[in-house]
This record gives sequence, C-alpha cells and structure tokens, in this order.
Amino acid sequence: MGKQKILDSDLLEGLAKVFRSKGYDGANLSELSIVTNLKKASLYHRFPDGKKEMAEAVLIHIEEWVDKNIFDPLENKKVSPKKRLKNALIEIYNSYNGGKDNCIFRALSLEPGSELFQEKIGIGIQKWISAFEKLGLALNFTEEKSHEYAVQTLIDIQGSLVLTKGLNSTKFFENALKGIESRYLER
Amino acid sequence: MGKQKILDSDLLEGLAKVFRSKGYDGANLSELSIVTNLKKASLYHRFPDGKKEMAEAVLIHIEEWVDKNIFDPLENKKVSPKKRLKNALIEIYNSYNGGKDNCIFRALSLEPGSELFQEKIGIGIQKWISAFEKLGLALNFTEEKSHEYAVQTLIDIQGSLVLTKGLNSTKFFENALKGIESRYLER
DNA sequence: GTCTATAGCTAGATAGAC
DNA sequence: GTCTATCTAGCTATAGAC
Repeated sequence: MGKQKILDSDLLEGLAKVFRSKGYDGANLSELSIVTNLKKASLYHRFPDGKKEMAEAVLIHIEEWVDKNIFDPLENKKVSPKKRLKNALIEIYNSYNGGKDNCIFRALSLEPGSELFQEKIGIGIQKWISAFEKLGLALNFTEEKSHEYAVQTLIDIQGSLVLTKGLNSTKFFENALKGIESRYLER
Repeated sequence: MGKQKILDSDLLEGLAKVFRSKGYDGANLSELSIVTNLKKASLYHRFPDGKKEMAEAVLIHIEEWVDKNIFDPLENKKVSPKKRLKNALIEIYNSYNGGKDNCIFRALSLEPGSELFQEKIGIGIQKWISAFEKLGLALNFTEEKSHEYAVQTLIDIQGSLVLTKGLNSTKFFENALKGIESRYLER
C-alpha cells in the first residue's frame, strides 16, 4: 500500500507495457530493465521477489488507476448516470489505447501467471462487474438485469479485444464500446 | 498439407494442450517432450524448424478439426439450421472443455507469438465469422444482421472464456453459449 | 525415427563496489 | 539506490550413435 507511493509511476507503467504485450513468461528482465531505465540489480533492489513482485505491483498499480479514473467517476452521484457512462467509456477507450493494447488480465491468464495471479485477477474482474452493476441500478434496472448487463459489458470488452488483436482492426473494440453505450442508454 | 497426414494426431493434441495453456513463450521443449512421449531430438526430427513449426502444426491441426466438426456440419443443408446450430454449440462446448481450456488464438496472441502467427490466427477467426454468417443467412437474416450476429458470437465466446478463466467459473461460458442460441433461435 | 549427450546461449537472480 | 560483473539453471537447438 504505502510502498507504491514511493515508486515512480513511470516505472510501473514501463513494466506494465511489457507484461501486457508479452505476458508473464514472455516478459524478460532485460527488456524490463530497458523500459524502466534501471539495471537488473536496481530492479531487484526495488522488487526483492523479482519478476513475480514486479507483475504484482503492476496489477496493483493498474487497479488503483482504474479505481480512480473509471470506477469512482462511475459512482459519482453528482453526475447523471448517462454522463458517467459516457465518461467511463472514454477512459476505457483510452486505457486500452483504442483497442491496440492487451488487457493485463488476459496477458497474465496464461500459465504460470494464471496460478500466480489468479486471485488478484479474479478480484479485479469482479470489481469491474460491480461497478457496472451499480450503474445499472442507478439507471433503475432490476438487480438481475444490472448483473446481466454488467457481465455482458465485460464480455464485450474482453471479446472485442481478442478480435481486435486477431484481425488487426480496432473497429471491433470501437463497435463494442458503442454497443455497450446503446445497451444502457437506448430505451 | 500432406505432411499432417503422417503425423499422429495424438502428438499434435499433446502439443496443442501445452500451447493453449502456456502460450508460445511459456511452452518449453521439455514439457512438449513429456506430453508427446518423444525426446527433444525426435521432436526436431519431425519439426525441423523447432517450436515455431510445432505451434504452426497445432494451428493447422485445430483448424482442420474445426472445419470438420463445426463448420461443415454448420453448413450441411440436409439438417435444419436450428439443429445445425445446436450441434455446433455442443461441439464448441466440448472443444473448450466446458470453458476450462483456453482458446489457441488467445494463447498465441501474446508476443512473440502474435507476430509469428498473426496471419494464421486472423484467417482462423475470419473462418469462424464466415461460418456463423452463413448460418444467419440460412435463418433468413439480412446480410448485415448475419454479420453482426456472427461477430457478436465470436465476442461472446472469447469474452466469456476470459471471464471463465479469470473468475474460475464455467458458468460464464455456459451462459454465453445459451445466449448465442437464444439470439439466433428466439423470435 | 528414436535416442543420449551436449553445445551455445539467455534466463532470472545475486554479490559487492561505489 | 544504482551500478558492473557474475552465478547457476534453464532454454532452444544440434551432433551423432543405434
């Protein structure tokens, strides 16, 4: 908790970039060293448990970013639910670089990352679902429908990112975000 | 093409199991050797270009399996479109082991696999979309709607697999398949 | 066509100077 | 707190006997 305050966020974003694109096994210390402008020994000074601790710190950093920039605004009752959703979708669009960047959850879902980070990933996804459930309730949907829409929102984001990567076209991600907006707001 | 005929399909399924769960970088020759009951040198005898060629052979093998067991039945005009869809969904359910197994496209979408196999993955995903587009047309949907439903089918499968893995619950995958069936058949 | 043995290299991780 | 230098283990890949 307090530890992250000391760490430079540029450092963590450099690490995140590598883990997102290469996964846990694919990320190697030479590249992590280059993107952070720190030699390997310096990385080990900051992360005594090595690569595993670096990936965990990245997950925590991203969670904090999402809390602050997506979830908190999504629950801000001073703003209309409609406007909250639109803002959140813009942040989501930007955080995935328009669909060109992978999701850290997906990148770390392959072994051996899946065992190492399963719990953190599960909590992270659950938080996304909860945030969109609250949006649904704010729009006067039933609990059941709020849950259904929230799950489908996550599926649309994750699925469209897979297609965007596999077919090398960001239109799938862009259309998915539009579809999410329609599902919540068109009625 | 002819080469795959010689290769034992058990061998390729062993290789596939490792690549699906670990990705390209995470799959190492020691484990590939164990699951195939072949020593490393024997694997190199069969795949002179090494790990890259093994992953390519796996992609080809899976494509052939999908053609035969999912796409061909999905276009078989002797069977009603409704029944075709139901059969295809059962095959899809089984081929992902009820949601517990990863998709090979997703596993190979991280670097360095993404550059090595981008083309094959793109063609593979496009084939899935085409197959479901034809189903939509057989159900008398417009071309536009057929395309939209086909893309959403892929998104639902891929996205629900991510949630299934991340939240360690196959219900997301199961519900996604039910949702796909409803979308095509309920009207 | 399968094996044992090993080359050549790079990975993650550490020691110790500054 | 960062560095250079280095360790050991694991990696991909190959040589050559059978």
